[in-house]
Parts: sequence; structure tokens; C-alpha cells
Amino acid sequence: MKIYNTMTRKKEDFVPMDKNDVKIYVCGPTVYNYFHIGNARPFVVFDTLRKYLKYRGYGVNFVQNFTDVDDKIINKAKEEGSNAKEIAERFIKEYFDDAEALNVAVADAHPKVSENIQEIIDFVSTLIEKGYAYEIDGDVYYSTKKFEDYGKLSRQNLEELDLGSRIALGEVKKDPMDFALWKKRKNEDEISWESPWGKGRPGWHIECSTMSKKHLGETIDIHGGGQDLQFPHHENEIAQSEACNGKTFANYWMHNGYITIDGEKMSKSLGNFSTVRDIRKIYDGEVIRFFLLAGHYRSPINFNDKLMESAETGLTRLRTAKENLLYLIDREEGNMTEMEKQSLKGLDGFRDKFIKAMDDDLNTADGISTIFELVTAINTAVKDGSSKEFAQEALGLLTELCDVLGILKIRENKDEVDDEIKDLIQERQIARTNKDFKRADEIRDILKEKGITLKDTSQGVQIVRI
RNA sequence: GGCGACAUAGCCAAGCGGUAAGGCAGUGCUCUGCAAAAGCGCUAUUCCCCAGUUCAAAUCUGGGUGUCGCCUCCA
Repeated sequence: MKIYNTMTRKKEDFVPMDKNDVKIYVCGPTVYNYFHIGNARPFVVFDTLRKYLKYRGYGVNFVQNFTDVDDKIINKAKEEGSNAKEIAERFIKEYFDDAEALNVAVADAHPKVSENIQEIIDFVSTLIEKGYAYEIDGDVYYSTKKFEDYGKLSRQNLEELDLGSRIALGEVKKDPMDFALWKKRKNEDEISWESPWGKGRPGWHIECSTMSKKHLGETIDIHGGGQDLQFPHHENEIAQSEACNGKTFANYWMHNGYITIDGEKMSKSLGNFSTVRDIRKIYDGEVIRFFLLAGHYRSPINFNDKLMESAETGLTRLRTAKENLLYLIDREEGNMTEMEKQSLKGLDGFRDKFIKAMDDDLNTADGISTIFELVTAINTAVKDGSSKEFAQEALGLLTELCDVLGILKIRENKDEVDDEIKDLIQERQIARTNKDFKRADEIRDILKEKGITLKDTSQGVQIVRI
């Protein structure tokens, strides 16, 4: 497949170091709140990449960290009169709840900063030894000017950056572009660890370099994250890792576009965000996932209710197609007719088209279009009933493609309707044969309130649960 | 000031040199007691504007205009 590599600004053929062990590292959340839809994008996008690579036969080792030591967590703890550890633990738990709803799989490893302090200290020590970092009064900084390639990812040069950079008050570092590797403890009760430089905690950028190295080695295949991480975070990771290891850090850099709300970037600091938790009160996680995958991952997308509704109705079309096939499988029997065999062959073409789209830098938008075309073809073929075998084959292909995108999961609670409802349906059928449509419609409305939609098909009554 | 992305129908959105996918909304028809679902049609002579390259441009080049982002924590 081809992947757009931010480092070269080109689509490149993806050639992993070991196709049975593709190493992917994605920057995870800082756990001080529920994550918002903007945070959700990289989770969903890279989860889809992971699913797709597996679908194509690769073995994937996928690592996504939790930043559980950070100013924002400390602040939140102060606000709540709690402690940083408790806050972090809580929102890690909430992360998994939302991630599951979005059908984002658990990573092969979810390392936490707090569990990698020694590794971080070792990493920082090496950087000092090699002359890339220096200590001042308990703080350790990375000397960006020492790293020749600094700026190669974001294509910035230090001189120009200097002009735009704002120097925070009280900073003791030698150069405004230097960044913290280790931060000295400021208050007694602040979360901290012993280190060669006194009590303190790691800077933000060093954690990814360290955890990536620990779990995936010195060079990884793909490093992913949001576009706004490109600078300085990823640039700093490169500076740290390559200075420390003397090797290329990541072969491919992938960055997803951000999400805007009313045309403005959504971010926690601007306060204009919608958490996935809140959105889930209105739309289920699958709709959110579908919405996020409906455009290309590198394009910015706007978020609002109208767009979500549109996504929901679109997804419903796919779901209905699936329900209809399930219904056929339930009621029909028999093997495929010659004509159905022909139709099925035509259907296979959509798989190739889907793969072609996804091979092109994970073009999920095109992939979804292909699935819609598939659905139209299936609906047409199945219009006046079909054999059980054909319905099964069609459903097999549909779910095969949808699984790659992580949508259209089988809904578990498809339990049998209870007797009361059965009786109502029965009563309605009798009313219909007696042409008592008033009563029939009444019953249909009652059931609709209970989340059950009845469809009168030529084969009988189809029950659809919402 | 530096760096970068984007501009395609009412809305969303693919396409990346060969004559405009797909979804939503709308609309006509078929099926239906009515619905729902589904099917078949219709809805961009044209891709922000102006030049240029080419047999051929939404796609490439140059110049405008507009929107957004990064350079400060951020996905």
C-alpha cells in the first residue's frame, strides 16, 4: 500500500522492516478528562490502519501510550482536591469505555509514563552524556542547536522559529528553542520521583521516545498522531531518539487532520470541544466512527449536529441492508441459483475496489463509497427474495469490508421478542386481513415506541429493532 | 515574520493528465391497505478567479483571492 509520509511530503510505498511485525507507535491521550471528538480521530484512524494492515496479512505491533504525568493532570487534581494518580487512573478507565464504543481495539501495549520513570531517566542520562542535554538547577533541557537535523519533519529552521517563539517567564534554559526533558519539583506535594538531578518528573516529549524504544525498539515503521503534534512534539521526539540511538526513529510519519467546529479548530484549551462521552448520549459510537472515516484522514473535518445526522442516516442504510440479509437468512433456504452465482461474481469486484482505495493512503472515504455501491448491488440482487446461501455470501462480503473499517458490528441484544409483542404482531396481522387498518396502524405505533419497527414484506412481517 | 494545508452540486465528500464516484437532502415512478425498507430515474456541460503548458487540465506551472492550521499546552 501507499502511505503519505510527512517526512518526505510524498506518498510512498509502504515497506515495513518485517511484515510480520509492523511496528506502530501512536501518541495517546493525556488523561485528565474525557477525550473529545478531535482526540478520537487519531484513535479511530490508526485503529483502522491497524485493522487494514492485519486484513492484508501483516502482523502488527501497535503501541499507544497514556500520558499520566502532566501539568494538566496536576492542575485537575488540585481543582478536585484529589491526587494526580487518582485522576489519571479514572480517565484511563473512561478512555477504554469510549474507545470500546468507537470500536477502537485495545493496543498491544498501553504504556504509562508513571511506569517508565527509570527508563526515562536512563534516556535523559544518555542524552546528557552524549552532549545533547544539560542540567540547570534540577531541570534538564535538550539543546536543540546540537541536533543538526532539528526541524526536518516540520521543515522549520531554528532562526525563523526564534522570531515567532514566546519565551516563558522564569525559564532558565540557554536557548528559547530548548525544551525540558526533566522538570524539577516545584511543590512538596507535587508528584515526583528521585533522579540524578533531584526530585522531579519527566518533560512531555521524552516519554514517547522512551516508551517507543522500550516496546518497539530503536527504529519503528510508523509513527502516528495529530497534525498539531508535528511541531514541536514529534520534532522533539526525533531529536531525542535519533541523538540517543544514532538511528532513524520512524520510517513513516503519519498525521491526521484536525476537527473544526464552526470552522475553528477544536481543542481543550479553546474550550470549544465536544467529548465523545457527550456525543454518545445522542449518537452511538459507531456513528461517530463512521463520521470520522467518511472523509480522508489527512483532511480537516468540520463537526456539527447536521453532519452527524447525515452520517447517521448514511450508516442506517448500511445497517438496514445487513438486517435485510439477516432476515433472509433466517427465513429462506436453499442454494444459489445460476443467476445468483453470476451476481455474486459481480459482487467480488467491490472487494478489489475497496482494497485499491484503502491501499491508496488509507482512503476510507472511497472505501465507504465502495461499500455503498456494494449495498446497492446486493439490494438489487436480493430485491425479490433470494436463496439462503446467496444471502449468506453477500452478508459475508459486506461484513468482511465493514469489519476492516470497524463498523456494522453484529448487535448482541438481538434476542427474541417476548410473547406480549408476539401477540400484538399477531393481532395486527388479523386486523390487517380484516382490513381494520386503524387498529393495525395503532399497534404499529405502539411497537414503534418500544423501538420495534415492523415492515410488511412479501415474505411476512420483518421485525427491526433500533 | 517563518512554515504548511485546503477551495468540486443545497450540504458532506472522492478524484491527482483522458473527459465529474459515493452519501445526505430534494424530487418523479415501482412495490405497499398505508407505511417502512428496497429498486429504477432526475438533480455539476463543470470543479474559487486569471493566464500558461498539453492533442487533452478539476487534476501540471505561474499569478491572484479566500479559508484554516502550526511556530505556546493541544489529536
